[in-house]
Amino acid sequence: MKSLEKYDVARKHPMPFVRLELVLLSVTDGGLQVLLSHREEDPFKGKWGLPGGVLRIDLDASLEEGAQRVSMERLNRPLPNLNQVAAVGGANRDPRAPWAMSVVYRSLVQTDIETSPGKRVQALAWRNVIDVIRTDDLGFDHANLIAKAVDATRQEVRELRFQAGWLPKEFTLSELQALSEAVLATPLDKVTFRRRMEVAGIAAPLEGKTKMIGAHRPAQLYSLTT
Amino acid sequence: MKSLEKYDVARKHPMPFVRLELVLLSVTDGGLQVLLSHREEDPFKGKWGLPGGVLRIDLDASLEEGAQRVSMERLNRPLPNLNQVAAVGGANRDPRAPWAMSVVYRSLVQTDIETSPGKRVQALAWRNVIDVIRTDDLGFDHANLIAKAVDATRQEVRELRFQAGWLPKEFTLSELQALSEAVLATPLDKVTFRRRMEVAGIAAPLEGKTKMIGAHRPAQLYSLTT
DNA sequence: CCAAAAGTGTTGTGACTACACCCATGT
DNA sequence: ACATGGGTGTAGTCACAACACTTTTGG
Repeated sequence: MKSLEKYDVARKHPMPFVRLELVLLSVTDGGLQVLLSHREEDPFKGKWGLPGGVLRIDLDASLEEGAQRVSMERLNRPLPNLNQVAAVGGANRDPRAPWAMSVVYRSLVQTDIETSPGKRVQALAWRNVIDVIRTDDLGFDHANLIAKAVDATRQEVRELRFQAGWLPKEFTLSELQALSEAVLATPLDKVTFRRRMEVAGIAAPLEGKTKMIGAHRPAQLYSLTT
Repeated sequence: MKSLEKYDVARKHPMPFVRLELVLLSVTDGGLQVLLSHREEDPFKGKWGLPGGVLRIDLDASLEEGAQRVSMERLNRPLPNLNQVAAVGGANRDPRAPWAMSVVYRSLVQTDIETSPGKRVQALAWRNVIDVIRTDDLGFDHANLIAKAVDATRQEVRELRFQAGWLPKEFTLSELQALSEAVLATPLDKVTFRRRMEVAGIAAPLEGKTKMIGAHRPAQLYSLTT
């Protein structure tokens, strides 16, 4: 390779084993959930862990694209939003290599979009994040990574920085508030939430469009103004 | 190596060229400054860039320790505080390797601690961050990385999350406010700043200890309550 | 006494909370 | 009519900004 003829520094030192891990979060009736993958191989065989895969410099043009590829391979779906959580790395972090690092991404998705086990994945399951973090029975440092991803997501929700893909294109303010409450695991005041949304100007009502839910007054539909 | 006998996945794929970059920030009369290193070699020879170095899995037990080692090698000093900014990576990011990633750390330090050019560093210079970001004449994506580091630091200052090493062990509230104003590049109200400090309870007055500055009333000295 | 920085008190404003209340729909 | 969730109005609280003011030192 031409670049390697010119510079030899890249060959002088052994490089670490680099993986990409995904923290998929979703809101259900049971609150905020995280998607876990059952480990069929050592290390931590039999335990649950984050879906992830090896960075492939022959396939991935960037870390983000690598994360999308891993999502396609493991979960058979792309991710509508992707945010980096952190990079962690050290010796003896992963028995498969003397020195391993992981770049971790998070994505809050809608549960109704199906996620099916892909290559080398036997089973996937949504589990309540609070349970998962409290009873840390996961492999590696994954519980810690999930906690970081949840914190970052909560910070965004607190600041009303809602991302595309978190909800359907058209949604009601009540749905958005319910999502926020589930993510934050705390109730929010309706008046305050609506006024904050209004001044923030991040969602616009869709004139004439309403959503009927039950035997109730129909709700105004909104969409994100990007 | 035993782990490689057991698992071959770590050998199956080529791994990226991994570097560590440092964003050292400091406050002087001229405002918030960033430490830049003059590049004596290609790529970007003659330009300025962030000090950094190659991750050495034979020397570094973790990414953080690697960042400290790079700091010792390039700047002849350890860093009193260290926060990860992000990991960036992709093909064609660095001509020295077909696929390069960097893990970026930031540290806000006191300028009076000396920083001397180390191994393969000819010159170091503090430059005003606003200038550096506006007139992006740096190599790689370093201006963007600096902007991210500054944003994160500002967020911490806004939330009064002051770290050890940002100031001397004993400091006055005026000094802390001046630091905050320099980082945020905006004036702060004295009363508000002091009251927020009081309710936050992150600094305690050192009984009987004051600091004389000029022909003025002496100022109460504080220290961080960790 | 004066200049200058340290430190305090006071008042207005704006964002949030709590709670009461009206609106629109299916049964 | 009424139950239920959508949507609004209002008053109290709290954090902060603005600004005036007092305190303490060296000269």
